[in-house]
Amino acid sequence: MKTAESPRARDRDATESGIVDAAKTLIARKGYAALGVNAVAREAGCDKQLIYRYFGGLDGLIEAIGEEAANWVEAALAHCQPAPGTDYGEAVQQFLVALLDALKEDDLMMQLIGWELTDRSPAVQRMAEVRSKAILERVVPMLRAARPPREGIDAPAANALLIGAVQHVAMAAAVQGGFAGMALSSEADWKRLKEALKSVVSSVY
Amino acid sequence: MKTAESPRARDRDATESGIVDAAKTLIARKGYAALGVNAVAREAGCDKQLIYRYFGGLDGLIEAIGEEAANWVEAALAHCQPAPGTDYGEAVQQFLVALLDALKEDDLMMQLIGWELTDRSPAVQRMAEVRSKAILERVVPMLRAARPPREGIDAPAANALLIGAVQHVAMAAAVQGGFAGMALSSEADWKRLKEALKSVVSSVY
DNA sequence: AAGGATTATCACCGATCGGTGACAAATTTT
DNA sequence: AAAATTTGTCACCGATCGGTGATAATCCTT
Repeated sequence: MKTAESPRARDRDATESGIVDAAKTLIARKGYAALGVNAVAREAGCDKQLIYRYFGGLDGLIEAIGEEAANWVEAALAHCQPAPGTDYGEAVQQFLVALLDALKEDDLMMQLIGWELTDRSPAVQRMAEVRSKAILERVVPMLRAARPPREGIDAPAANALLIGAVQHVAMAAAVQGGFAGMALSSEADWKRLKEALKSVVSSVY
Repeated sequence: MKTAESPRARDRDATESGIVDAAKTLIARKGYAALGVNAVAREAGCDKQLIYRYFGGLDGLIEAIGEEAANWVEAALAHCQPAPGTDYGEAVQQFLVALLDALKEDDLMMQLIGWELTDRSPAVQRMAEVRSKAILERVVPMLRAARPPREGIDAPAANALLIGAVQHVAMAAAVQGGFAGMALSSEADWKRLKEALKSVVSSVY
């Protein structure tokens, strides 16, 4: 016979990460608009009071998610370590392709990026800063170690454009199956896009 | 003495456009998450019942907004008509700069783009399609009239990337004041970005 | 074993949400 | 002028929202 509904494993760490996971699941599946104390508690299978107790409310929970998003960057770019002295354009290529590959499989990260782009609330913008800094701290040294780019090109500005291009296209593909008239569903489509991306990068640098 | 609170001007057209304007204002100011029948009616100063009566609910209202967004494209790109036979890269440059200029001043359009990138609901995705088609129908003929690009470059794919770059950077700048470590607030910043954009385009084509 | 702190749950609050039916006033049609 | 239609308002519904105090159960310290 069934033991009468045990209230819950009495494990704060597990509960906390359960709450964070629930929030991430909700965002990935339904977008940030679906994020609320009630919905998170329901998804996590615990009482919403715990969200206030352990995170101080939604803002604290968002902060926790932001930290995990910063860690994600490390994992996503782990296999992207061009040898020092690599051609600049080639280093940028590798980075952008790694970013694209990691992003396009990760609904959560794409939703977070979209969130950061449309919500001016302080908690979200702090998250954006943390994530952005994590990327830069990973990429800048890598590019500094590469051979410097040709003169006459504003590398920081061009890189901002290229990162934006990758993020935007990945997001549009996930939600609309394509972007600007270009289908992005089959593997062949993605291969084609990556070729174009590499081609763009190599002609820029 | 004051005439007792006249209920409202009895003008359906004016009321309808008042509702649409209220919705646009809300989205531009607070993002799509703030869009609801109650909030729109409050902002429009009318009863929410009229939203159901005239638009059939929020979805119909979203559709109406989408149509206006499609018209926006025309206005935004009106002054962008490169002469037939123009260099392909130059035509793309002009288009992208026009798009960037129009976007970065328009909170509503940026919010709509962000919305389309994060919300999979049918109403929003229909809006995305309408807007996307409006852009393509404006741009494709223009580029066809230009001198064809160099061989060996996948123009549709590259253009998708470039459009994504412009949209993404414009949105990030509006909400975060910069992107990928590059500040985007002063006019000088924008000029620098545009130069980089032109430089990228001209080296691609 | 006793006492205090921690963890989890429950019950409840006022506010707001999306949605609907009934009604008043004005306009158009007959 | 009477009837019918259109336009706008109001009152109300159940559901859900964010947020809080009180209480029960478990664990840790002593």
